[in-house]
Amino acid sequence: MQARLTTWLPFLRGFSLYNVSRMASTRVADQLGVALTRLTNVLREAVLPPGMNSAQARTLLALHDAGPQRVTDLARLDHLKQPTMSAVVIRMEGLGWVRRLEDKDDLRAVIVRLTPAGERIASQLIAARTTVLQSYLNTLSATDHAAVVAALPALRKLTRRRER
Amino acid sequence: MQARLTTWLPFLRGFSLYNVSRMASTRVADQLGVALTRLTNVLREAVLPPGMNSAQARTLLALHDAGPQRVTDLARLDHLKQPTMSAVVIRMEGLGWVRRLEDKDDLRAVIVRLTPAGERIASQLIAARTTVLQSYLNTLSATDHAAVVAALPALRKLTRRRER
DNA sequence: CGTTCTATATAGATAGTCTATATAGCCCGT
DNA sequence: ACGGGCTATATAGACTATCTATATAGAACG
Repeated sequence: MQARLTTWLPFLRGFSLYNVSRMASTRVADQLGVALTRLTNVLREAVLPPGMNSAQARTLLALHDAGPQRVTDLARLDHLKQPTMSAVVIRMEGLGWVRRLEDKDDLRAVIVRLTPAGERIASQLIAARTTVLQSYLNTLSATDHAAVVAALPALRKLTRRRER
Repeated sequence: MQARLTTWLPFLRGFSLYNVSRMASTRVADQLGVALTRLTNVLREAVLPPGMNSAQARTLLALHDAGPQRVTDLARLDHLKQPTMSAVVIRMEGLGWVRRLEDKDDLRAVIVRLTPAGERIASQLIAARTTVLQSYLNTLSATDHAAVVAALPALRKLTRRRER
């Protein structure tokens, strides 16, 4: 209940805010986790076309964002094992979403690249996600909307790749 | 590129901000979508114990949050079909995470309730999610951290249940 | 060259998911 | 109160996803 103080604090007060908010960061992380989980649940089924599963969607988006890649790299990105990603990719090739190309520099490897159809579907996924979120954002008051806008840079930094 | 202006705007300036940010809300929704997707990817495998899949995790959390429920209601919450949720619940009963109890008022129905072991695992899931998010939040500057804190109420409102 | 490492594919097992259907209990009108 | 229709769950069968273990082929390096 003391932790709940965090959300009452005025915005941007320098080091005292820094210290207090860090002390209460368990509560912040917890609330952020709840919100993320709920938003994800909303998006998952609202955005996926029938017949597409989330592993396929993540792979499409990874190829769309980061360009052609090896099977092993896709597997690592998606936290799947290599044989699983092999199967996913072979299946997606059968659906016409990707092509599997040989790597001239390393004949063991397979480069997976989106086909034009795959690009189109990836774009539609992103557009659907944006549309759903937009409709949710539009229900917010101007103040709440502005708070989300103000947090976007921080949320983006939160998801920066980091080394381990 | 004009839309990119949104993130440069000072925080809380009344109606002019309201109008501008609404005009650019596609960009806001898009960026929010990217951030959500990336955070979700980070959380998915960092939080799930090996051997637990995300359907099980969502069901555990639903029971933890909303208490004992019927199979059909769980299926609807999770966007799964009833036979699928039946199988998930039966399997979770075998793992000792839930019990299936008869509903005295409706003998067709089955009430699914977490066991103490199930409660413990749900709590661990939430704690893991919080720990991971906290470690990410701790990498932010005080300003960015405060922006996330300030956006929490809005993010919570975004995920309120709504009628359709 | 030969050994070892790496990238992918295949095999086999288990579990998740769907549609269609069966079974049992509820609800309601006459 | 009884018969028809609705609802909650389970079962069956098919397909897919996922894993581990292993095979195959190429790379890397002494």
